[in-house]
Amino acid sequence: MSTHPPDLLDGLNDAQAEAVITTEGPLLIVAGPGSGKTRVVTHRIAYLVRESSVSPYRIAAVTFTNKAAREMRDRIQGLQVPDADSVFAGTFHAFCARLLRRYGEGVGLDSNYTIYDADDQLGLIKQSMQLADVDEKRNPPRAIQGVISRAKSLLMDSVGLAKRAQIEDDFQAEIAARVYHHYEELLGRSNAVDFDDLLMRAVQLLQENLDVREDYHRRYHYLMVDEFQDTNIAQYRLARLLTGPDQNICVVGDPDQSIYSWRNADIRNILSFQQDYPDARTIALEQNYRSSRNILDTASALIANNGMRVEKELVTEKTAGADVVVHEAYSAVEEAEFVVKQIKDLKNREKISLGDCAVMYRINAQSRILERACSDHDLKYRLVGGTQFYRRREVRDVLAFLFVLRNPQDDVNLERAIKTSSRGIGDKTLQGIVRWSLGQHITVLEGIKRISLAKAAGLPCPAPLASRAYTAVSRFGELMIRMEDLRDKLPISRLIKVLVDEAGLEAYIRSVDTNPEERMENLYELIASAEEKETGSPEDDMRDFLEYASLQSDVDTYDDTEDALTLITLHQAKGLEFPVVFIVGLEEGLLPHSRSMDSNEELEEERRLCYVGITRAQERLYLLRAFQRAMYGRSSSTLPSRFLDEIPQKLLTYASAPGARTVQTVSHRTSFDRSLTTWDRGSSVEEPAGPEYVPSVGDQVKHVKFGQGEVVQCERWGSDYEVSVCFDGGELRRLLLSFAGLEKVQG
DNA sequence: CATTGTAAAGTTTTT
DNA sequence: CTTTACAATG
Repeated sequence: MSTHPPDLLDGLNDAQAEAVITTEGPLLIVAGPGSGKTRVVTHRIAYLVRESSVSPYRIAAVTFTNKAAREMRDRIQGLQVPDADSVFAGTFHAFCARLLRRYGEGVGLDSNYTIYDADDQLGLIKQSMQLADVDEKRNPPRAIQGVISRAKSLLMDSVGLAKRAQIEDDFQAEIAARVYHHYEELLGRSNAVDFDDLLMRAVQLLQENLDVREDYHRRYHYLMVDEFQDTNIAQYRLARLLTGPDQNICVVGDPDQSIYSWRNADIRNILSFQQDYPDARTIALEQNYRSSRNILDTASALIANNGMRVEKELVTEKTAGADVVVHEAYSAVEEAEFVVKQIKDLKNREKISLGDCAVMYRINAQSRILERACSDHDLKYRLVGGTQFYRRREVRDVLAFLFVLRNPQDDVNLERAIKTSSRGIGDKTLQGIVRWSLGQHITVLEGIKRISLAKAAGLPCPAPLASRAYTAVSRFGELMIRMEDLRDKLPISRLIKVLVDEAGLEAYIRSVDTNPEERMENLYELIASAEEKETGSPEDDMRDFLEYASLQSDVDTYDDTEDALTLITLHQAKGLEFPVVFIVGLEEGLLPHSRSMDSNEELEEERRLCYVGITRAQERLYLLRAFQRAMYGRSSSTLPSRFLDEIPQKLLTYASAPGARTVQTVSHRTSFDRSLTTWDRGSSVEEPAGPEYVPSVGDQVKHVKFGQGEVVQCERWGSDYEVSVCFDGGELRRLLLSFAGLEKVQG
């Protein structure tokens, strides 16, 4: 420990310093991107501990994502806060999970409860729909799931939703309420909660139970909420309930970076805060320390197009910096190639390393092509997110057993465990057991165990089962009995090993799967990540590990030590910064996403998302789009994103792809210019300015670059045509007529 | 019951 | 293109 700790106010401007030292009473910090928001929060925590002698144990900093929480923990530690580990820094969900683990009985939850993820949730909702006699064809389960989730985020139970549906005459909500009712029951029977429940039931508990609430008030004296613009009603209520008599609550947010309304986040919480805490100080941080002026101007110009917005000016003392580069590639593949080439160039010409660069995209599916380009050109990359580790099939299968071992009521995971590998227990047998167990007033697992005990004693099957099923079920029961016996004896990693072995998972994976090596690798990684968290008590370790696996979508194995390019979704990029940022796929339908284009609210959120991406860049920003993009394997032409139009042209430079085929650069240039100036995006009806020449199969055509060839296929594409041409050189190409500049050759 | 095949459907973003 | 759903078969 240093004897000369860094002055915690060093390097802060007046507004930041004020935010740090205003430690008493409610505080609202509205902070633009790059204004040192996290810095303020972490310094504030450090200030509280080091200067105001607040015990770190009394401070809770809640964030929205695990990544933000980890970042916060790391930075507090870096500020030489004594006993920094005692500060709670975690997500709302993690906070609630702990609260319920401890006090859950108050709302009818056994402390071994299971947390169901979105897939489990959907499965239960489908079951509930059957019980409620709701037709899945007419009512998509996902839609019902959405309605229920929204209700929960507004702290409404099924009765509340039913009432509201009636008042508002909302037919869909009425149906959802019926499903919701059964869903609640199924969750309760399984001693399980979903993500929304974590929040809702924690609120319920704190609201109804004064003792618990006061307990928390005694425990936490200072509460900080990061990314406040992304909180939903339940989270906001929770924050209010946790605020003790001193009202030491500090929230930090930026309305322009609100990108989670689809998860029911509600920006209005910022307004509510000012109403609920009339004494709150409000501090605005508008100075940007991150981006060059060109980048900042680009961001400001874009976000200015949002109607629902409190205007805020971003200031910087930085110089204009490099131009923002716009490039239209021909296809997604060439878009990726362009990125890779640029990065290689930057690496050679400037002093920029791979780790300084990030590629951001709207949807995870876009990462594949980028990954491909990276590995083709030997660029090291780090994929953030992607298919989340703890949700991989083989991993979930193993976890299913563990969940059941911990919570014997967890029928969802029990069913999953049974179905992993063929054990001769099908739907019919399972249904028989479930019904019989229900009749006996025992859990399904207990039923299975009794069946296997009966078998071992040579008795006839107590449940109505065929003899083959009897054997199969009892074998599974024996397995579970053996595993239960080991549950508290073996360290969790050993337990998983034994489980993989005894449950025949390896054999199953090797016999069935197309890529068994990768699957097994994942299982080894699971074991390793369990081992990492072992402390000595198998019981506690299991609890912690399962909680971790439920709430953490990915393993924290990215090491920043390795110099690698970051591939990341725009959502996940929030809170990060990079010297060089590429945003790919700036196309209508992708960014903004087609599913967010029918309402203005959603569209503005897309714009904010783009804004978040742009403001991640420190020195260089590249905005890319592909003229042709494949969706579901089918390739089609795209329109440039309206967001590109919204940026003043004087801030942008159009790049031609280094090394790209000339013809494509030329063709994209024309298409781009045209689309920017004359295409009317207000209506989807394209102008009949289509090609004058209507091609047909067998035609001889000529192309500027590829020469002469024969049309072998021709399809209408809106007002355009997609033609496949077999050129005389033997090359087969698919081209869009209006951009390929094909000419018919008489012959 | 499980395996195999074919058909259809679907992909926003995260806890 | 990839994953899931469902039907038919052994």
